[in-house]
Amino acid sequence: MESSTDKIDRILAQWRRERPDLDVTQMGVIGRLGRLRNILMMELDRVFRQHDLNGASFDVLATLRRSGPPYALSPSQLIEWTMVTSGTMTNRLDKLEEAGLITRQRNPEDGRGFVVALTPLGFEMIDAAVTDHVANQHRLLEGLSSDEMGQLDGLLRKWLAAVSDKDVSEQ
Amino acid sequence: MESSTDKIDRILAQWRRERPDLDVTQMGVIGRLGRLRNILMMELDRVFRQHDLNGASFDVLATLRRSGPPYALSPSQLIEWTMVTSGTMTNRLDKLEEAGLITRQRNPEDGRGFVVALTPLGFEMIDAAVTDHVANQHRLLEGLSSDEMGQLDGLLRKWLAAVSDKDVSEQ
DNA sequence: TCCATTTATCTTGACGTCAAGATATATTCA
DNA sequence: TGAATATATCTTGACGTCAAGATAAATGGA
Repeated sequence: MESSTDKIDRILAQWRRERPDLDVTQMGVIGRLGRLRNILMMELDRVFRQHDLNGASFDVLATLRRSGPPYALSPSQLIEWTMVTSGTMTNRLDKLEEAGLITRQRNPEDGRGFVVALTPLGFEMIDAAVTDHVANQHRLLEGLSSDEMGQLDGLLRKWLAAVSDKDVSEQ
Repeated sequence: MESSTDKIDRILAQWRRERPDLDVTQMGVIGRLGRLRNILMMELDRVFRQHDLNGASFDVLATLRRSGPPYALSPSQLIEWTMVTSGTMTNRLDKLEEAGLITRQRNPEDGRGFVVALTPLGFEMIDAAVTDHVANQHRLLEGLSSDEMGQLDGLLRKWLAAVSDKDVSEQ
């Protein structure tokens, strides 16, 4: 069970030498989480690209798909689920509409709003992509045992709940 | 020890209803890690902004600071530590040079290269910022006990090592 | 009923990043 | 020594994001 030293350890060692007054234990945890996130992102992107998608378009299509029939939500609902700004969502929807993966129609019940819906092509693409995406996620977690994964999930859940209290944006 | 349901749980519940053929356990872990990273990033940014910095400039200045006297590295070394592209580093250095936080001089020993060094102002700024930054990181991990933090660090370290093997960019 | 306020969405401009390619210098080896 | 290759850095153009503000429609009292 020796843990070999990684780049984060080398960064912490430098800080301990230069700033021995600082306790950088927490920096190690946050640094590893950040680095892991970047690597995971790159690996997930590979599968997205295989389906002519990126993280942004996958995010929107997946939100529509898992909302269930009729696979339609308002831009506001999509903004809420994906946690991006309205400007970002407008941009994402423009691209997806142009690619024929969604339609955007005025909401007959609210003249200010729209209804965004998956096209048959959009449905087909996201359903295929999500299957590969989940398999990819399984692959990326092969290094941990089932127990370890459960432990990790519990710790992340607890941490997330704790920092969400500090953060206003989380509901 | 009840764990209340969060937004990630609601996403997983939707997938289980719409795609019961998929095991989304891993999606939960990766999703929580991503969300956590985004919240942490925002919280760290608040301290950076208090020092007229952002994540990018903090990253470069901190790398120079912790490298020790004479607080000078080549752009290539900075690229290696910060793991960004050369174009990104050029852009970061331009901003920092303009702000008077670093100097960029030709390397007398290699006509292709430069030496990037902290100015006295840059040193002062990063030293103050890093003190507050570390305190901020302590605050963000208050929700976990010392034992839990250690457990989490071990799991992240193991996971990071496992996915780094799949990834070429990590040394 | 009408005005003030709220809500839904889009627009604009700036930012940080990357990939690809340009340029200049250094190194290697025939 | 000279040509081919490698290395260090910068440039360019595109992308996704955000904050701030614009526009239009809905809502809630007076």
